[in-house]
Amino acid sequence: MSGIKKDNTEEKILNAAQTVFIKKGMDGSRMQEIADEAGINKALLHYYFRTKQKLFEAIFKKVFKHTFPNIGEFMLSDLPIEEKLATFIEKYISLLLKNPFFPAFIIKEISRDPDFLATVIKSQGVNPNKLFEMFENEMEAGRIIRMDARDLMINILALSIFPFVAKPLINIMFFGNDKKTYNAFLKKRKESVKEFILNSILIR
Amino acid sequence: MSGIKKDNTEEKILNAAQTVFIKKGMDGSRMQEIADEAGINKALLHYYFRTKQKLFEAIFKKVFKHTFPNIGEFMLSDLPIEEKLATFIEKYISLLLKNPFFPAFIIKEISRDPDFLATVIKSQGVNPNKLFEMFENEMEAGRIIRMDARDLMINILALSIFPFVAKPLINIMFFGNDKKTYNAFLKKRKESVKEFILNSILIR
DNA sequence: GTCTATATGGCGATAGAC
DNA sequence: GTCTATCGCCATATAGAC
Repeated sequence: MSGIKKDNTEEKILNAAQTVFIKKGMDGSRMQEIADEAGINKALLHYYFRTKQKLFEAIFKKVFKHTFPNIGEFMLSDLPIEEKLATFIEKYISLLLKNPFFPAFIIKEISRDPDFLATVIKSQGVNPNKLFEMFENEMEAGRIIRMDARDLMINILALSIFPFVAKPLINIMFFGNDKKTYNAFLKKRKESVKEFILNSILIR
Repeated sequence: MSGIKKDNTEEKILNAAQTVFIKKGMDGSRMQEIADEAGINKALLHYYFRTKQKLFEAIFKKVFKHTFPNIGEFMLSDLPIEEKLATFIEKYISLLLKNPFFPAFIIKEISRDPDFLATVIKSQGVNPNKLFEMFENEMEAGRIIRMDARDLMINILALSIFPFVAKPLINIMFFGNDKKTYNAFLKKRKESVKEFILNSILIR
């Protein structure tokens, strides 16, 4: 989120919409609630964004970019593979700890409107092929075990994201609904996920 | 319910409600749509289930039981740990392959009504403590590496469930939106997830 | 740009005939 | 049990004053 405080109405609306949409999703949110959260009235929402759908799409794109940031930069760098993975997992889980509700929000909405999802992904310019090539080179060089690169990438994402996606469920089942304990646990996971993955794939 | 001369209207409603609720969630579903799907009229829905909320709860409980079945039976058996894990992962991913939309449905709704979620979990009699004890015994015996048993359990669930939860996203990003390819990939994952986990934790 | 008031349609739920 | 008709409310969106 931007640290700069802009007092203009559009930004107040965007912040309010993000708060409400993330909590209740597109279908569960009400324009009145967003207006209240922003401290304005409903008509003004429509003045700025015309429809609920357009307002929602603005929020979705913004949140999507945060939840799936561009990881190409250092994942395609010259660092050794264990450092690349360690850095990515640490940075990524830290990012999710700052925005713990982003993943569930994205998951909630991706099945609602697949066409829109496809548009967003394309506008992001996501191209995982280079990532797969990088993994395959590491396998070829005998530094990690041979496996489907897509499996590996999905495993990394799953281990990082799932605990946030299933947060309320896991919190009740495994942590007696104590949020502080669960948050401490998630912080520790930065280490444990890294070890779990490297244990599995690294050839030493 | 009454076993033999089953009035099948109730069943038609439940099937229709499951279809619609799983696709659109509680907020996105309309009673009219469920009635159409069941080939009856709205009034009859209310005659059988009184409110949308009650109908939804019936579906949620049913789907929840399928998505998180009782795994205590053979996970607490006398089999060696690698067989327990292998069997669980294989059975669980097979189950999800038969019901690929169940996980996303559960995830979508768990944050909407946490109190109801807590009720459902309690009514399931879920008690993971014995599972954690089992894992800790295996660590004590030196058969698997030492780690937080909750991390291990979450990792197993994450690797199995996440590819189904994020299905539309992964399908577009990694598989060119070709559903057949992705389904074949998910079948293979039964093996690859098993290997990934055992590689990581097994002491040989 | 921002407000109040209102149009317009849709939804969950019920009444009441059969 | 099943239907048609309708109620009462609430949601998105717009009109129009300031």
